[in-house]
Amino acid sequence: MNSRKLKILAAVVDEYIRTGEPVGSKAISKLDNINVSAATIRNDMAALEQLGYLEQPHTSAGRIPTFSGYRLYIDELMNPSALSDEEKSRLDGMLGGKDTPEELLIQNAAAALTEITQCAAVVTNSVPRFSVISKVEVIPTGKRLYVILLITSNGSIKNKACRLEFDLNHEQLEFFTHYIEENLSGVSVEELSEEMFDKMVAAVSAYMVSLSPLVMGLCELSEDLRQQELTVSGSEKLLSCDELDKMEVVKFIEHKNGLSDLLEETFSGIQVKFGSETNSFAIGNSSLIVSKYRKGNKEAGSLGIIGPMRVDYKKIIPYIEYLTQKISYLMSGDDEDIIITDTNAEND
Amino acid sequence: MNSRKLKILAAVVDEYIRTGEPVGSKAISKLDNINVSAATIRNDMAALEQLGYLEQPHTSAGRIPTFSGYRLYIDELMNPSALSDEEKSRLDGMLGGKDTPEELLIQNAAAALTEITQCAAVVTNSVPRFSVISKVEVIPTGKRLYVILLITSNGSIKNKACRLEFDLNHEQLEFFTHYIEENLSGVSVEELSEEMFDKMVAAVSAYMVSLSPLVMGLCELSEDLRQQELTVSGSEKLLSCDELDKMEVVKFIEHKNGLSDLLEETFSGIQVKFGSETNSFAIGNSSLIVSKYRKGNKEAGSLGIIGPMRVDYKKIIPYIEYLTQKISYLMSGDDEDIIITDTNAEND
DNA sequence: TTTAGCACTCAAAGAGTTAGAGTGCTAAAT
DNA sequence: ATTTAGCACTCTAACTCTTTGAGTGCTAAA
Repeated sequence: MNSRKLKILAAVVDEYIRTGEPVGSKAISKLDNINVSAATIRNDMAALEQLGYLEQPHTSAGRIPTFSGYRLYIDELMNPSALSDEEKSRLDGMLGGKDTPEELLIQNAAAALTEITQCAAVVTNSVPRFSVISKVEVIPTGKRLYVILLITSNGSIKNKACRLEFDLNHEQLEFFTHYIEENLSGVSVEELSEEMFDKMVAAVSAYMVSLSPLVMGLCELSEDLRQQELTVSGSEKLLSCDELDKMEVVKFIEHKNGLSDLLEETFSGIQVKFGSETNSFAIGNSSLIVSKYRKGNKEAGSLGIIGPMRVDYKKIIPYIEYLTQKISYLMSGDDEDIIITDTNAEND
Repeated sequence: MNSRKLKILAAVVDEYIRTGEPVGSKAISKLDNINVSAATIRNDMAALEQLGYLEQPHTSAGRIPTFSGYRLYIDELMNPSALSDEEKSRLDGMLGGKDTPEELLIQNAAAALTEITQCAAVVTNSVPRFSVISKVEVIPTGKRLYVILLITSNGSIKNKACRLEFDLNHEQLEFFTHYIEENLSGVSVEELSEEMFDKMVAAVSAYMVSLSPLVMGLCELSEDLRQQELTVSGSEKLLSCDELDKMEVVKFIEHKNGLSDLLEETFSGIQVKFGSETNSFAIGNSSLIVSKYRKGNKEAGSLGIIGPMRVDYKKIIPYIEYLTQKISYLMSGDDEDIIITDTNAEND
């Protein structure tokens, strides 16, 4: 495995990414940085195929990269094109500044990625692990009907309506509000557990049995809180990718199962996962490129794209890297309190 | 246009729905309930073609129904197969009972329809036209940070966080809460307008300029409220329908524009619309079958399917009818006030 | 009015051909 | 010991030609 072979592998991957067609020896030999004949390249390509980096769709066709080929290319071979100052300032413009609310920052990043890469953008909105409950409210809204509201330090707002057996009088409501305020305020989202709520149900029932639905409601809300929020935007772009199976894409759009976990288990730095290699998001021939951003010194979420395996890694990876860095920088502002911007809940 | 011709038309449509192939005179003549020769049928078919109910893909092929052919079949000719008791209880099982939350009921209905018909299911979640604002709250949650909460009589809960320039003191908060309570409580969702909020901004600003973000927030929430909630599930099924143009299906999945309006303008009872005939959802050769369900005596939403024009109307229509009836029944409980069940809002 | 018979039409499927891109191998050149 | 030119070979994609058979419309008899 000499350096010329690696160079040829890189060239094949580059060409394949550029054209989408299997790449032949002749095409490679014509490239500027390759100075050997087609025959030599043919020999090397045969060797690369032997090693499992390339494959042929059929005998008389050119070569395309295998998974390992892509992997090697991404890890070692490609040389990412550094962002020009214009590109950087374009991204800066799309992203927003220090005063842009965090959620919007993430949304903007997603929009920028969709726009620039023409792929679907994936963002996770803050890993909730580090946030604490900052407010709990119980609001009477109708006959035996109460809306409970849970707000966390990182800005999540969850609400839920609960119907009780009886209406609460002022004193009872007061009692309950105090009790949960006492028990939940300042508790970190990670600490919340079903056992904890079970204890609360017990304690509250001692005072008044019919309060338990409210606690159960809180318990459900807390489960929602613990779920990472994942947004995929621009997923329609994937439908116009002919190398992706439309069926699989639509299924993915409808239920983005598993992706969240997949992102959770990601390390820091740029990560590339191939759809066909994971069972969590199984769009064949697709590729997920993500990186984590930080808030202060804590991982706060990830952001990246899903596209065909044949995406322009060279170009896209620097974009994602720049965005995560910038976001990390923007989020690590002076303010330590919540920056909330926009939230909705619908229910019938 | 004698009754034999109608019988033949019905038979052609039935056969075409069953097989998906153009139907020839011979195939019809073999059917049990047809006792004339192929030649006779040929003559009648030619006549039906003349009348615009049938057409030939090409000279030497059988006949397929035209739009008018389908229309006549659906309106007059087909005889829907009544649901067996097993089918009914199967549906009941999939749907849920009196204690199933409304939102889940609708979701279940959609899931059942996708499962049974192998088509995409369309459901709208409560036509908001009839609901009124039942509660408005402003909750301080952090430094200059307030969460506003809007609850309607049909159970929608919307919330949003707003950051103000200054913190409000108790008196100011009191004033604002009273003011909006006064102005919004009991107002029907339909009446809410931007002008109305503009006036409120003006009035409130007279008291304290920096309150206006809160009013703007309310305005945004009210816009969300006015949007009908439309869900299309199982749309991947449409991609495996070869009579539908994949491209058009994909476009439809991307933006389900117009469908909402189309459903809005539907009358009561089963409605069948052909994709190619409407410009709002323009999947050629597709068919939309919907019916409205009611809550108490008000229309509360619609539910149905989108499939190829060649769907088994005979079988599917009774299913949709049964589901809407059952849902209407389940939703028209004793309670007249809100039944809210589950609601979340997430935000950072 | 209905039916049998028959000539006619046309799409779909299969067979055969061609063109071209790309390969692997061999033998000569460096 | 590599590298290269040359060449025979392979395989797909596109095209044409032929065949097949389902289905028709028309005519004349029942």
